[in-house]
Amino acid sequence: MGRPREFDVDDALQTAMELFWRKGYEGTSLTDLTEGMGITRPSLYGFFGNKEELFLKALDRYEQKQMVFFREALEEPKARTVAERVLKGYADMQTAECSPNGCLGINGALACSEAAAEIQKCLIEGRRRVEHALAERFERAVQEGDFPDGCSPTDLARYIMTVTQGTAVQAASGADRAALYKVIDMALQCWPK
Amino acid sequence: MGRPREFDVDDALQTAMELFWRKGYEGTSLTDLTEGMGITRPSLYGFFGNKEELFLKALDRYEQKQMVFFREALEEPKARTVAERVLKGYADMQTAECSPNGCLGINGALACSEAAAEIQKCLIEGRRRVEHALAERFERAVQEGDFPDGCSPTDLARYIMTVTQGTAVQAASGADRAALYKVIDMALQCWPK
DNA sequence: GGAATTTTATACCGATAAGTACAAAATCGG
DNA sequence: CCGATTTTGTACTTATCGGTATAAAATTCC
Repeated sequence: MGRPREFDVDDALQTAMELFWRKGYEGTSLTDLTEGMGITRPSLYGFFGNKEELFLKALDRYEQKQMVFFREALEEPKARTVAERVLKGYADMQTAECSPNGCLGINGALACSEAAAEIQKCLIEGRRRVEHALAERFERAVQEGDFPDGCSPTDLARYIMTVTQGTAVQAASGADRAALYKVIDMALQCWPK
Repeated sequence: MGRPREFDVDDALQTAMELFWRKGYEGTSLTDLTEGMGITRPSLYGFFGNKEELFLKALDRYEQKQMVFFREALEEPKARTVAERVLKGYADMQTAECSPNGCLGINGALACSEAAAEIQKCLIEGRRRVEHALAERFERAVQEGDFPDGCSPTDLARYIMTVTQGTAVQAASGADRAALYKVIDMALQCWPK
């Protein structure tokens, strides 16, 4: 019933996600969004709420669609392979040709005005959650005797996440996948034998 | 001659630097700047040019004052100590209590609108210059027989910079110095013996 | 005590930001 | 064909953005 929608909600959200990913939350204007998504302002507000809600929906999509590799990586049987797949999976995503460089979870709002403080908080919380999930996976590895002696799972998880965040900055600066892979190979050499 | 200035140019620039550092280029408004610096808008334009020029002056100050540790680190006799001092020096700066968390060179404009593209370019170039300086120092180490065999100086420099950029994201997210030091200790374990 | 000079304060500019009111357009069930 | 419903297009609102015109205030030289 009613006039039929003239755009695809999923496509529009995908475009919004890519815009926020490339330009950050504050760097993306409603005009950028409506022009990119091919919809009018009232449609945007009607279907996605305000700018902040749209960003959170875009972030949710990012976690659902782009972060699949992370959940898959956690299922690897060996902790060392988990780490490698997490690092390379992030590098792949950060340098994929079909999407913006870097990481939405960092590009979105690393430093910002008070107006975006809530978004910034959500992104920090998101990164914390990812790090925590990796730490829990490593704790499981400890139980399974699949973890280097004298090494803290939480510390190693933070180290891995720090490297991925570093590669996110590198990717946002134009580094290509091969360069990130070399970094990752070096990062993994510190894995205690 | 003329009416005497009622503010200290150096103090004002310091404040501007800290504001940009904490809120990024686009997240810092002229009102933030004038209120923080304690000067009026015409004074800001008269002494520092427009917002973009002010940012570049603040960035210059950052490189002169905050990055002293980097130039000192390069003078260490052993490459491995250079790397350690670079990593720890960055971590110290990113978590100093008297200044914003993270790094101006990254917080300033990692992702932004087209309006800030020039600033973004300058920051990317700055990071590239730092990485290049470190790579050159490592190349010198190769000449001096002070570098692990089969290890590329440029690759290792990029690895070290990637870790510092990762710690910058961690610091901007609230990580404390002790946490970053643990990360750095792990990062340095990959240094080939 | 002026004249010249520099900094200050006030008040403004056009452009753009996010967000909305409202009616025309396009569908549905009857 | 007609009312009910939903989406669209246009035009608007208020607030803030970066930037500036202008004149008063405070100094030095003469």
